[in-house]
Amino acid sequence: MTEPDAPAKPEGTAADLIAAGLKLFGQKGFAATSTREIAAEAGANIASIAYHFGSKDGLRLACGQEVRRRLGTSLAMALGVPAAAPPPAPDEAMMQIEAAIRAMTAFLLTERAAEDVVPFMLREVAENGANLDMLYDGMILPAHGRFCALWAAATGNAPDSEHTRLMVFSAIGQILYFRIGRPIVERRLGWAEWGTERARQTADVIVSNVRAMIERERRP
Amino acid sequence: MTEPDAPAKPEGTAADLIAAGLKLFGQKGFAATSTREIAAEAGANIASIAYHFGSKDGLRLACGQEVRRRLGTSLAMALGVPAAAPPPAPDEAMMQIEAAIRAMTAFLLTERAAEDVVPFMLREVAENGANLDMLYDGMILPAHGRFCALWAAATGNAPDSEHTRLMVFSAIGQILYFRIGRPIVERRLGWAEWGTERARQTADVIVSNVRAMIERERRP
DNA sequence: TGATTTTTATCAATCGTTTGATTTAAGGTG
DNA sequence: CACCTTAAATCAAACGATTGATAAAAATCA
Repeated sequence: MTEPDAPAKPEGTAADLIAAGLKLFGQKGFAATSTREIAAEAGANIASIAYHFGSKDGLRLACGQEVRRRLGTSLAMALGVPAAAPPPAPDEAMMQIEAAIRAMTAFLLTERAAEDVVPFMLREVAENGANLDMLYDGMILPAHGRFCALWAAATGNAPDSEHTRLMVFSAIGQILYFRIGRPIVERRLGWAEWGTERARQTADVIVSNVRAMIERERRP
Repeated sequence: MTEPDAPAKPEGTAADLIAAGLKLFGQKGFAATSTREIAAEAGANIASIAYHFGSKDGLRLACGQEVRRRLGTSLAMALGVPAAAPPPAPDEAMMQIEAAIRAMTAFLLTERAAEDVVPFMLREVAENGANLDMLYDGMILPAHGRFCALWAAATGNAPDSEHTRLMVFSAIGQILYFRIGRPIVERRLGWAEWGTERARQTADVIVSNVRAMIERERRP
């Protein structure tokens, strides 16, 4: 059973076009990428874009669905799929948060599946268009809600308070910035590439910070 | 006396074109913005772009210089201009860090001067081109170095260590994410706009987090 | 066969840039 | 003062190239 907003996974030429669009839209931006480039990258004909997706914009939306497909499953893996029914004990929640941070950091900085998806996603956030609406409702909101529940279990705070939501954004922001600002971080640290070791080193810092944040929240 | 890489501040039509480029490049992206749009926004003729800047790309570089001009001064104000010669005492350093965080958060989230500059800057980071090279050397690196010095003074750690640099990125990342991911944060919190009160509330959270991070660093 | 997919060829629209003429202001010369 | 020269700046118009999209033909598959 699939969700209503999640069409079947494309195959063949359609899948090739989505992969090409994801890569090129992310690298150069939507407007800067021509349909001819996309077709060449996918090894397909220019007109196949219109045939399979209606238009260049249709391909963009299909790429958004693909992002939801790839990132959504990774996020669900990192955060524990459907929000485990009984709220865990504080220490157990802290362990789950730590594991989630490590998984997300490793995924964003080293995983090959994130390579094309993340830049595409960043551009969609900046553009704030239809794709972001879909990705927020279908991916970001559930993940953030799940993280807030873990945070509340770890700190004893209310899971729906403004404060908790801001704290979770602060925690996640640390992870995301290392990916968003990667060109800057690489310059400052002299890191030409990341590899698992440096990703772990980065995650260590973030986990330590989040521990300090949570421990401070515990004693009012 | 001006720096070698800092040409005189443009005036008249050139300044209008830069302002229009900053606004439209940031809003829609470089490739998606036509020279005709820019000229219309600036109230100038299309050919004036080639006349004043050589090409559309030349205008892009000039916009980068303008970003350095505007953000550079704000950053210098927030971080204390040339790195005060004697390293401050730990508590004094913590105060300066807190003040810098509050100033940067307020600037990024509420200041009118940041409205056009920040989106432009984000796109340049994603593009990782010539403008980012210039902005890193002329703005980001000095600011990050100054922040590392304050961090070292507050924690007792070495200012040039990898660990300190990572920690400073984590601290700054919290601030920047609230601006980068603003469309997402606004959805999650139901905030349609920011205003000084909500910017202060956000800064409170970040300051509290950074305090916890620094205090944990102090006792090994 | 009929349905689906791919290809070829072409369309009008828009792109960044260039052109040559025009305007504006300042300085020089008698 | 009037007149001319020079340079900077702006303008409308047009350039060739490229854009996304389309329609019809060809090919593929069930």
